Amino acid sequence: MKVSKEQVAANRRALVRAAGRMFRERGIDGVGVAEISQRAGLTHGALYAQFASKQDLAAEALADGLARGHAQLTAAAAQADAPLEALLDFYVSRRHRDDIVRCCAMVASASEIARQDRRVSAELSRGLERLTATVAAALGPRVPAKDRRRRALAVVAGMVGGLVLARGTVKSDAHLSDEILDSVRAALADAGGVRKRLAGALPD
Amino acid sequence: MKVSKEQVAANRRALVRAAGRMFRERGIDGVGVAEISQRAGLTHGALYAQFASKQDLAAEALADGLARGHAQLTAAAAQADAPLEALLDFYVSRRHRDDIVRCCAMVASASEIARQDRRVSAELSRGLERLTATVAAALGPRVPAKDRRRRALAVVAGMVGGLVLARGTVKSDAHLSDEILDSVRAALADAGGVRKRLAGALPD
DNA sequence: TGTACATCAGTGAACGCGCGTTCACTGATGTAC
DNA sequence: TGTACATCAGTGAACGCGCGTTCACTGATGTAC
Repeated sequence: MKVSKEQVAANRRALVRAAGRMFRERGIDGVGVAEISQRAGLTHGALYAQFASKQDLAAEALADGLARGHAQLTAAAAQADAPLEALLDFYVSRRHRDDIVRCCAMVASASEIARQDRRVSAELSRGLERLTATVAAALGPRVPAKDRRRRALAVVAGMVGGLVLARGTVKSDAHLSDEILDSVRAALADAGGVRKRLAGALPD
Repeated sequence: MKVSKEQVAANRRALVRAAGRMFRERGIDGVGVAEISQRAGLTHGALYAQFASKQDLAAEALADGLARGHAQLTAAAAQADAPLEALLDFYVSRRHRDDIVRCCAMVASASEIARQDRRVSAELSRGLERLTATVAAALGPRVPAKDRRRRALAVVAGMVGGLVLARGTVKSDAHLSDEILDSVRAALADAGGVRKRLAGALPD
């Protein structure tokens, strides 16, 4: 049965969202196309009418997840006095670590993305560029413009690595997991304010 | 047919090594017990004589992989004048990024570990403590002893996050991937020498 | 505006295949005498 | 030291199940007249 253009678009969105949630929760290899389709209220045949393959769906689900995550992050840090600190408080947090479904896809799918095809990798690159730009802007005027991108890339690496390790250790050692988050948050906050921090510690 | 104690131990080692390699290369969900056993020169029945489940094998394979990786890292940084720099040159490098099989298991299995059971998580915690201690020692006398562990945890997070992101982006944007490695290496090297670096830039 | 019909998103059965785990059996090892 | 035998690592068939993908078919949509 043919379906209205609006319904087609809505179905596609439902497939992408369901896939994103489930991939983040259980891994790309951990979820089948049948279950994704069912969760979106469709059959797996419908999925193949919209996407060429599971890889194709994975790339679009990653793009969607990264875009949604980035919107939440920027909203959280929008009108903060200290944008870098606000951003880190949002990202490098227990709440983020324990939110299995809405977790940043860079963290939830970190190691799996390297095993997917070029389209999936391309979506990570796009999402990473966007996040890096946001962090670079949040670094603020204390960091010289020419250093901002490099510094932002390092901060993003620390954010992602910190979350990944906190998630991996929390089941066996919740104290270590918390310690990782606290240490990473503190160290990265310094990245935007090394001079300020030292200004108080050293003779000016 | 019963087998000598030495053979039993050798078979177990072969299973653990094969599993480690394959899990790092293709993911834990991406490899079956039949293929692991075959690669170790055995049948899947033999695997179940040694391990209670695939999870059990995964935990031991992770422990083995982390121990081997750590041995390589410490060997590489052993008699260096600047241990932190040597350690970072070894870990945050193109060679490490592109070595699919011998890659650090924290990077290769980063996001998957969070989905395994407590035993797997416990092995990550153990390996992370060991790596953190090594990094803390490499930070050297410039960092006060009381700050060393926190600083080391942040450095490890940056190392792991940098590698994970470099691996995820390299298929679609090799330049960005290289940029991540260079930025992270430079930023983390500073972690052991903020004072030294600023000492040249600021009036002493 | 009303009618005839081509389009194509979605259905559901079917494909071959590999998954993790169990289990009755085998036979060399290693122990007890 | 030599022999009898219990042990148990390893074999390979079998279990039910879900995997990704294909395809002939359906029937409401949306277009052409």
